[in-house]
Amino acid sequence: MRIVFMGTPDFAVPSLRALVDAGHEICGVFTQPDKPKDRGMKLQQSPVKEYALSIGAKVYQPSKMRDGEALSIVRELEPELVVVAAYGKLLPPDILAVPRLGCINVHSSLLPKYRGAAPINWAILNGEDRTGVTIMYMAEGMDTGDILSQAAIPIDLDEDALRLFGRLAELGAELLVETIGRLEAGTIEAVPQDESRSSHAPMLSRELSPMDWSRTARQLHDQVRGLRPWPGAAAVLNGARCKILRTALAAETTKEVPGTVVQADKKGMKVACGDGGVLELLELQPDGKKAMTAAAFLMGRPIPVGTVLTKQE
RNA sequence: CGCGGGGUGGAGCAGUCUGGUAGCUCAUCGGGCUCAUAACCCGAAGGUCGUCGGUUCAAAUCCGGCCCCCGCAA
Repeated sequence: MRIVFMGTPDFAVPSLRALVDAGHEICGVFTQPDKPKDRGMKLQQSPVKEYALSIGAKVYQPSKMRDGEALSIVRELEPELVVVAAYGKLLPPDILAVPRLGCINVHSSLLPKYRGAAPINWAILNGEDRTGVTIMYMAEGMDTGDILSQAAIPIDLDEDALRLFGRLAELGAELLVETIGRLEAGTIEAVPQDESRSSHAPMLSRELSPMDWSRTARQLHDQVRGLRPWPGAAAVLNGARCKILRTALAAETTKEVPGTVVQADKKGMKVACGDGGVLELLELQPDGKKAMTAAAFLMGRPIPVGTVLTKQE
């Protein structure tokens, strides 16, 4: 099938690759323009662009979808189907109307829950024990289109958003190819979303990073794994701002005030939380340093047991 | 030229401003204590202080070039 693919980050690459492997003709790939990134503000191309170039696909990077230019490109490419996966832009109705089979989207949640930019992270942040991917038609609203297919997977208690990203990207790619097959055969029915059960997963920001020790151990654990790899959960330890990379829920409970360091030795570091639960810090990264175990951190910057951590400014 | 932190035995750090014995915690190895131990005590090994050059009687430390790592910002 002649397909135009639109996507940007790592999450979208497996979907594009799956389409190629399934023998579809990728007549064009849309991705976000190269952006200055990282130290030195060097221009960086998206993972989708990188892959698209490696397979010799035509790449388009319009900065706007509504000025008519994108529309004329899509028309010229004459796709039978447009597939979107984490593209990062909303498509105007005139583009949605071009392909014969419509425009479908790979979304990393079980819609109608977690519409929006960061569904995977928010599923973990909210302590969900399962999530999944949805393939749906695109409508004008944000992730509001009729659902074609879904697949669910459990969220492991110790898995972070980075790993879940990878799993859902593969699951989405698989489901995408299968769904297109049924779409082509006409053996699929689109089901409208139940608006009453919808929820939103807004973009993440660094304001979500500071760890408030009055929250429960579970909430903090979810914060740590849900915010990976960016923006990450953060705490101030011994004067050093640290990203907290990995934690575990300790079996014990405590009566110490939230934020109290109840253990800090070569075996590790544990902190009292709001519900009397204890959160074990496993891996962290001080500003300007590489990631290290909590025990290693304590070698160089010891923290006395009984110290009370406060929420970072 | 976006802003900033950093490269010191295997790990994490101090020492650099105010040049002059290589320091701390841990790990490792040997010995001891103990019913026993990841605990405790005693001892040992292990480092061209990222790299190249400069200044100096003397450089981890001061000056310049280069390489590498990381945080912020986007």
